[in-house]
Amino acid sequence: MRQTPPSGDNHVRTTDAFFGRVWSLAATVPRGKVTTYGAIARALGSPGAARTVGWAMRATPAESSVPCHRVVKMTGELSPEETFGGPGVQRSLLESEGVTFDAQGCVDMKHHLWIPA
DNA sequence: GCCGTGACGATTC
DNA sequence: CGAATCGCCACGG
Repeated sequence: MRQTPPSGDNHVRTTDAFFGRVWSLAATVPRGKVTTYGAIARALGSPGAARTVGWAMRATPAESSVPCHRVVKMTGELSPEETFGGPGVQRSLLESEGVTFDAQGCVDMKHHLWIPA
């Protein structure tokens, strides 16, 4: 919905449906892959709005079909488990999708990092 | 229209 | 390499 024409025009108002745009883009992340806040913000036309993207994720209602668990930091670090409702919750979801983690407990970005066109 | 806030990012110490 | 700081942008009050 409201999917802006892919004709390479992301100049839409960053305000208004920024949240919705983030959710829509996050929903395009293929299963078994993860993306970063900065990547989404960049795809939206605001490379510096990584924080705002994370904010939208936090505001994402659980009933939403948005796989916010597939969105991680650029470093591969996951979001605060407590924010997800419990420790290891996000990690379990990602593992369930086939995502692997390194000894640091971070997502293997070099193999699962996916950036929206 | 200004201030504060925040699931980030990159740089500096 | 780890911690701390500044900068970024959007939203709420």
